[in-house]
Amino acid sequence: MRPTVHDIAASAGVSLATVDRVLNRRPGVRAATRAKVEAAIDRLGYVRDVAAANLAKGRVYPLVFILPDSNNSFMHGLHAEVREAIARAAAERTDIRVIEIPAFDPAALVVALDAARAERLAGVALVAIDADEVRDAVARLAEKGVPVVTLVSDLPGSRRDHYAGVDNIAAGRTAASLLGRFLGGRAGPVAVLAGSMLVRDHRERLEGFAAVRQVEFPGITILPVLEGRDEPQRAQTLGCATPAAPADLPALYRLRSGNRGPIAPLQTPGGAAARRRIAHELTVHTRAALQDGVIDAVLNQDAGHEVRSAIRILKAKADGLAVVEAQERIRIDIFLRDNLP
Amino acid sequence: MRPTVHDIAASAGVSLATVDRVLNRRPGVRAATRAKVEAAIDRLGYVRDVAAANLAKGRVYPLVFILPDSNNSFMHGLHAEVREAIARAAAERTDIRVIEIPAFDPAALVVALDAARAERLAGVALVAIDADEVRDAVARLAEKGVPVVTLVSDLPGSRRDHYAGVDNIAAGRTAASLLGRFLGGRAGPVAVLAGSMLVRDHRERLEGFAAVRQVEFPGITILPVLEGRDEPQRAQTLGCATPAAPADLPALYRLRSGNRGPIAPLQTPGGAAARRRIAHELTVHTRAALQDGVIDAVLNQDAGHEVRSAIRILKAKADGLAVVEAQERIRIDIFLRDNLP
DNA sequence: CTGTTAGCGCATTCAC
DNA sequence: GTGAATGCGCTAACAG
Repeated sequence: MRPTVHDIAASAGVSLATVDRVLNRRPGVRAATRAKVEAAIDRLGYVRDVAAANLAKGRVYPLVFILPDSNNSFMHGLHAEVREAIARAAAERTDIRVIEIPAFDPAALVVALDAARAERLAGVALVAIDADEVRDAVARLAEKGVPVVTLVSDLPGSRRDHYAGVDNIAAGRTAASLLGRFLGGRAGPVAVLAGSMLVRDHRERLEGFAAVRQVEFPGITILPVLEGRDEPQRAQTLGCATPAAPADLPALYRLRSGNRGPIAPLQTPGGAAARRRIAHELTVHTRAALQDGVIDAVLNQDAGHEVRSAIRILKAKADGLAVVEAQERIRIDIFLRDNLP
Repeated sequence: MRPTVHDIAASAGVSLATVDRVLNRRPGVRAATRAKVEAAIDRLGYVRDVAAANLAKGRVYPLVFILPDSNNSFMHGLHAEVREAIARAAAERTDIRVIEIPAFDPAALVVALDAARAERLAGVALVAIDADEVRDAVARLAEKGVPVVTLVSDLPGSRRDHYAGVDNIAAGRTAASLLGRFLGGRAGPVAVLAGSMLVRDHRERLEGFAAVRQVEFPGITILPVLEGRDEPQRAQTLGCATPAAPADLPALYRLRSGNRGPIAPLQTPGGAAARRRIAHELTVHTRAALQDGVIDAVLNQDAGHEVRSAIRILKAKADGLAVVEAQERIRIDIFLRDNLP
């Protein structure tokens, strides 16, 4: 049987309350007494039963997720996963609230972060925007002892406790590596379609992509990046690569998640055989395109994993507990037509 | 505040004990009383606090993992992951025991399963061997109400509750798809190196591989499968593809996990540029080969995920609880040099 | 500074 | 058939 607080109280010759005080680093214990208790603790190899502690405390974890209101499939999926987590709230003793803010708006994010600071939260998760004012707001939260996790898009150099998302530079490198090999040494231009270069994750993908291209596939050239933003017409047009791209365009790299309907095949005179396309994020549209052979590969981040991971990390940080590192690594999923989930 | 047993007792006008009886479907309650209680339960939307229940019960989950003593990197990794889980046992209220049995030995597996049946376990996980006697042994366990999960290699048609592993047919298809595209339309033979065709997972991988080759890459031909078994010399030789394979061998598909040292480059006269190699399982050796460009891609199953998933599922089944399906899907990880973890 | 006591939500004797 | 009482491991008043 595992030792309990009673055992260590008896072994140290003190009362339960005193044991509890040193266990929870509360003041009001003489150094000598504290030492006695601590000795007993590791003499017996005591480990606290977190479930019992939470029961006694009536512990709940009030969490806030700050998400952009971006109207794209990936963000929709992310929202859905948070809702799933909210549905599990009772079993997990969490109390999750979502705060939606306008996309690409650092000021709004700062406001939301500062508002969160006014409450007594067990943790905050946010899709970061890469700006110093956001870093400062995160620092203010951290100062108050609130665990902070960035989600999907990171904020390096800030005081966030953890990043629940993929390595976007590696993702870009992977895309280049795949595309280059699929092209099998053929030279030519590749069109790059982005959401906005304001978001860090897209910038990093492009950076990784460009790096590998330069070293391993010098025959391939990158056309000026086309930013789709949230203008459906334009994005669609670019996606089809009809007028904007040269007729011999052999390849397309799509940094952003689709948000505007199905993806049309490359309708270039040269025939479709030589065209290669890689996109990010598995959505109904990219899935369909993959199945139809319109897209060759999709790089994906598992939004469900990201949300569950963020919650686990925030809870663990709130309790000062360790996490299973390997479990929290967000993979760069590569999907071909053949390994679709 | 969530309703508790007290609330539903009060609301139904009965005592705690009676509520507990209907909650745990125990006998000794009149039908009318039971109905009253059940009415109160879903009137108040009661959900049982599993943590509190486990505390009261002093619940622990005695689990058994039956693993082959195969001497290869992947199985070593699997063992290591189970040990990690054992280290977490206290926090997770599990009590995990590993039973090692000779590899490829259905009789030994049956003995282990029947031995497990003699104990009162909360669940059993096994790396299945595809044999009817094993199916029968699993059925006997299931008959006793013990949850059973297959790990890494499945046992279709058996009474196992769940399979914690990848879809190996899809994995084989993915390998063919990748290899075919990497070859970029070039024709030629591909060597296939297997562990043993006795194991279901390797058979399925080959099946998937062959199917995609036939439909999408008819120019590629599959050489007779070379079974490495556990003979180091032979495997090494085949891996190098020196005498056994034709000099113009363009590609290699390695079904099994490496177990015998580094992987040598393809030393064929034609030059290495055109050679393509895909292997299964990320180990120190495949990782090194990937980094050196000796291997192009590695398909991997995350042993840590498989073990953690098996434990979650067994616990959930033991308590009759629901699982987060998406969390338990074991991915076919694709690693290139660029997205190594 | 330290100890006593009463729960948290649930399961389980043992009476009635 | 049903209910009252006790305890799981821990925390939190409240006394001393």
